[in-house]
Formats: sequence, structure tokens, C-alpha cells
Amino acid sequence: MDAVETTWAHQLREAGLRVTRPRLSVLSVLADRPHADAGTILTGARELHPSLSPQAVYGVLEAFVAAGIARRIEPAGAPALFELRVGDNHHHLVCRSCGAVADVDCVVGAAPCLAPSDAAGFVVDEAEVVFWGLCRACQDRDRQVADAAEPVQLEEHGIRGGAGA
Amino acid sequence: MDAVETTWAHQLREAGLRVTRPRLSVLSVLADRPHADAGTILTGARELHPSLSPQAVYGVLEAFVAAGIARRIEPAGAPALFELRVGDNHHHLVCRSCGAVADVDCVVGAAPCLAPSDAAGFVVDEAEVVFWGLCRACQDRDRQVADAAEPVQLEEHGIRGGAGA
DNA sequence: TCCTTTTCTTGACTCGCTCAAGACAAGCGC
DNA sequence: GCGCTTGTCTTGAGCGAGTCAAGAAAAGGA
Repeated sequence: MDAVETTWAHQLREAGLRVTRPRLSVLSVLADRPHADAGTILTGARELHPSLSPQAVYGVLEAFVAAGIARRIEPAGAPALFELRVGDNHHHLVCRSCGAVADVDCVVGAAPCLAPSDAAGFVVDEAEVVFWGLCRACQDRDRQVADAAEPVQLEEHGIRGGAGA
Repeated sequence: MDAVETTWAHQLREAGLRVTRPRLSVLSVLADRPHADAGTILTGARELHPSLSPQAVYGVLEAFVAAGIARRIEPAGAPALFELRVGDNHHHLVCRSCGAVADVDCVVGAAPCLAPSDAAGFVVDEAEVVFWGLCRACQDRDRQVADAAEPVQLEEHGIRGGAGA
């Protein structure tokens, strides 16, 4: 176990979790790729632990989320993504075209960073903010396509319709 | 066809869609129940059109969303919900316990009503805000359970963990 | 009324995820 | 270092939401 794995092992024990190879593999993948989905995590973790099963990944991720080591985000129309960045209060930018996700720092800092104008009797503990748009790579690609063939509709980027918010 | 259906028929034609019984049935259910999922819509619409197929409902809803008649919302961990309220700029309150959804007016009004502090090269066109919490009914039920048996953890309400936003 | 085009029905299928049972291994006490 | 307890992982089945494709049916203009 190298220095990084020792740190992770310590973090797992701190959270009351046992230190196992599947867990270290998943941590390694998550550290490499923030915002990975379960499938990506499985593929990556299998490079370190070839016999790893999909169910083990789901179990590990659930344990991480419960222990506060990882955070689960679920953009509409996409499988759940997982990230190690927890504890701070940040939001996400999601590309409508390729699904790329980027972090945005919250200007307020503490959760919930927003309060609804009228809570309709709800006790609100979290405000989840997702910014939908087009990432730089997809903008560039669109420009190239538009230059090559004039009559191109930008409409096709809509993963979903809906009013803005 | 009654007066309400005539209005809907007009709205469908305005949007360039043909007027069909499945579409009128779905509109009727959506008018009755804002924030209904595809299954609920199917069940409701079958009261008016018994032979309606699930795929027809998906097709109708997709056509409505594309035409701007309906809006699709997808709270994390729940099937997609549909609502007729479009065009204005509002957000949603979601109950972690029972999944109930309520509308909240946006104080800003125009989309996107928020701008990320650093857009990381993204062109943002929409900010989606979901407030997570506990609805009044679930709060009441919890209080009753807590009164009946003292040592009750409120933890079990978490549909998902994760840091606040 | 006919004809074209859109829409709906039928049926098979994919994907993301969950559940259950038994095998396995981490880590504690000795 | 060894055995035991208990949490974790593997194996395999299954579920719900949603998609895809092809042919039948119906809307609506000529």
C-alpha cells in the first residue's frame, strides 16, 4: 500500500468503515475522475481489482455516501454521478450536449444557500442548484459544424426542454 | 367534446400537434394533477381512454415537452414528473420522505435567474433549483411517531445523503 | 371520400439499479 | 500468530423506467 492508499485507509477507518481492496480501488478512481458514474467507476476499479462486481461498487458507493466520504449527484436524464468533494457547498454545471459536469463554488457558502420565497409548509434543508448549458468543447464543435454546413439547427442540444429557472 | 377540451384542442393545433384522444386524455390528467409521473398519467388517462398504451403516454409527453405545452422535471431518485405550468420561471420543493412536489415562484422571474460565480467556459441558459426538505404532512407524521415512541432517529428521511447546496 | 402523414399499439429490449443468500476476509480478543 | 465475529463482497435473479422498431389506425387537408 503506498502513501496515498495509507491516507485513504486512515480516512475509511475514521469513518468507521473497514479497509478493503474494492474500497481503495473505488477511492482511487474517484480521486482520478471527479463526477464518475457507477459504470465508469467499475471499469476503472477493475484495473486495480479485476474480479470486482457491479454490486460491490454500488455497495461501496452507498457506504461512502452514508459515511460522508462521497457525494451523489443525479443530473436529470443521466445516471448518478459520484464525487469526493464533500463538506463544502458547491453546485454543478452540466453540459446539455455531452453531459460533462463541472463544479461551481457557492457564493454563499453554507447550506441551504438559498431560501424559497414561499416554502409552502416545507422545512427546507438543502437547495440544489444545477446550471444547464453548453461546455466549451461542445460550443467549439458546434461552431465547426456550422461553418462547414450553413443550415444547422442548434435545437438538437436539448437533452430536455422546459422553462429556465 | 366539452368546452375545456375545445380549448385544449385549440392549444394543440396552435403548437402544430394533431388533436387525438390520447393527447386530450393526458392533458386532462395533467390539469387535474400537476407533477404527475408517467405511470400516474397512464392510470388516469386510461379512465378516459382504456386502450391507451404506456408508449403512447411517453410519446405524447415527449411531444408536449418539445412543443412547450408541458415541462419535464426529474428530482433525483424519482421517475420524471410532468407539469403544464410552463413559460413562467418557477422552482420546486421536494419532500425527502414522501416525494411530494410543490411549486415555488422564482423571485427573479427570468431564466436563468442565477449566474454561476465562475462558468468554467460553459454558456449557461438555465439554472435549475430544487429545494429539498420535509413537507407539512411528513413533519406532522414524524411528530406523532416521536410522541408515541421516544427514541426515534430522524435520519431515516434521507433519500440521499450529500452536502447541502 | 380519398390519400398522405402523423400518431398509436404491440412487443421486445436496454439500462440503471436493487434484493437475497452464501462465501469471504478485516480486524478484534486471546 | 490464531480463531472468531461481523461486516463486506460475489453471484445470480429480478424490477421499474424508459427506448426502439414495425405495422395498424386515425387525423386532417385536398
